[in-house]
Amino acid sequence: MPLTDSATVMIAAEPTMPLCFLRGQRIHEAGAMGFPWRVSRGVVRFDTTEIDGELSFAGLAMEGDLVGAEVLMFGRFAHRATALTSCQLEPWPGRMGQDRDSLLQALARAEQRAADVVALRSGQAMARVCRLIELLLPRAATTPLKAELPPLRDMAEITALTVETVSRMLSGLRRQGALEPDRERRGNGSKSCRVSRELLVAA
Amino acid sequence: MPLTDSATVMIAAEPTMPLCFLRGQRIHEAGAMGFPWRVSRGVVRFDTTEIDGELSFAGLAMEGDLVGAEVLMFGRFAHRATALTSCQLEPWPGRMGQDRDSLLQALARAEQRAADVVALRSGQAMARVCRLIELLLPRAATTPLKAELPPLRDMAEITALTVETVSRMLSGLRRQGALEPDRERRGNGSKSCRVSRELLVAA
DNA sequence: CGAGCGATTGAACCAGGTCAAACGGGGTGG
DNA sequence: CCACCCCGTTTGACCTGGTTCAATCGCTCG
Repeated sequence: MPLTDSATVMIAAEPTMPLCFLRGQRIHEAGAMGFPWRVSRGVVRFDTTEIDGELSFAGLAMEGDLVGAEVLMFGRFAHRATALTSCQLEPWPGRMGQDRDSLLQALARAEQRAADVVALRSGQAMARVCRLIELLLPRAATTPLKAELPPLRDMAEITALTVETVSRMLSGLRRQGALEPDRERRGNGSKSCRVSRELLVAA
Repeated sequence: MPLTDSATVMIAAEPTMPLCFLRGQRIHEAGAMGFPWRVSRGVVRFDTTEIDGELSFAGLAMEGDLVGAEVLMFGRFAHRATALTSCQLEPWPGRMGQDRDSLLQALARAEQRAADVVALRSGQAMARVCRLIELLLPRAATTPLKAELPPLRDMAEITALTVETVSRMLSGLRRQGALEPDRERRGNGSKSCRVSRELLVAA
């Protein structure tokens, strides 16, 4: 699973190997051509182009979700896709064709994810941030439990809060011990920090 | 296209005729069994059951979108569905089977709708309410342009505002002439009111 | 008629937004 | 190596848009 930069994705031939992206890397632009993927690890952020040409947050894809299935229909990606956390994508459909059940499952997953995202924009700021962190927790349970947090800017746009508010909520969580207080690497490096799920849901 | 009450939907045999629902009528409960539909007119609201058992707004389905495709996969509806405006549903798939393209198209529509809903929860209160009203405008252009507004409670839950705020925004729009000032029937009657799209986007 | 419910409006409050300043680490150029 | 800048983050102080609470209205239905 080689690391790539976004340019590598603009390949003409159908990919056969999984691709890895680092936190913040572009996966594809809206309107670009390419092939569909399935998220095998991490979280992908979608942005849509508004009528005024601005890009705005449109959704998330998590482990098992499809990315860009619409290219099979329309030949172009509908949204910009970015790696919210470092993530791994595998070509879809792999060796199996797109059978009815895979597509139905993808549809059900998409609706579930949409409901998750809507929930991230309901309720008080602290609750939203906590729910987002929970979503970002790795699917495979690990000890100690660690989460790779996206830049505050992303967390703010996803929760419809401001970076300042998100920062204050994270400070609060650290004060309560729900989050590891240590600052982490900046840049593209992994920014995992230990999380206490109990204290998170309590907050 | 006969009017029905929600009980009628709990039929065991696959439906062959379109069904109509009035504003506010239940279409199906989360976890119920039934068959998938396609919205041919109006707007449907989905609610999901949270971990604590509470129901909360999860999404919308508009003209052309599928409702409850997941029953083909899991045998049960994932969400509660309610008629946000009076609407017409037709059995899906109709005489055509669920071919690859229909499913892909449904997937693309679902993602588009999810992005719409997310956008309804961004920005200032007035902008959210205006965007929601635009979404509720009938797809087929009519003169004069009329929209059937859901109860304020629904509009509030969809936009993540309070009923009081929504009411104030609607009052503002009426004052500006973007909305017909006349009060409309309550209850299940149609509650259409004239809308000026220009004044709406200006507000 | 009275109960009940959705809608409306006013007044007070506050959670979160806004603005501003400062920090800290990484990268770059001298 | 250091100086400098850039950018993401943090924190404080203030302000406001939206929430909250409460009262009222209008319509429907029993």
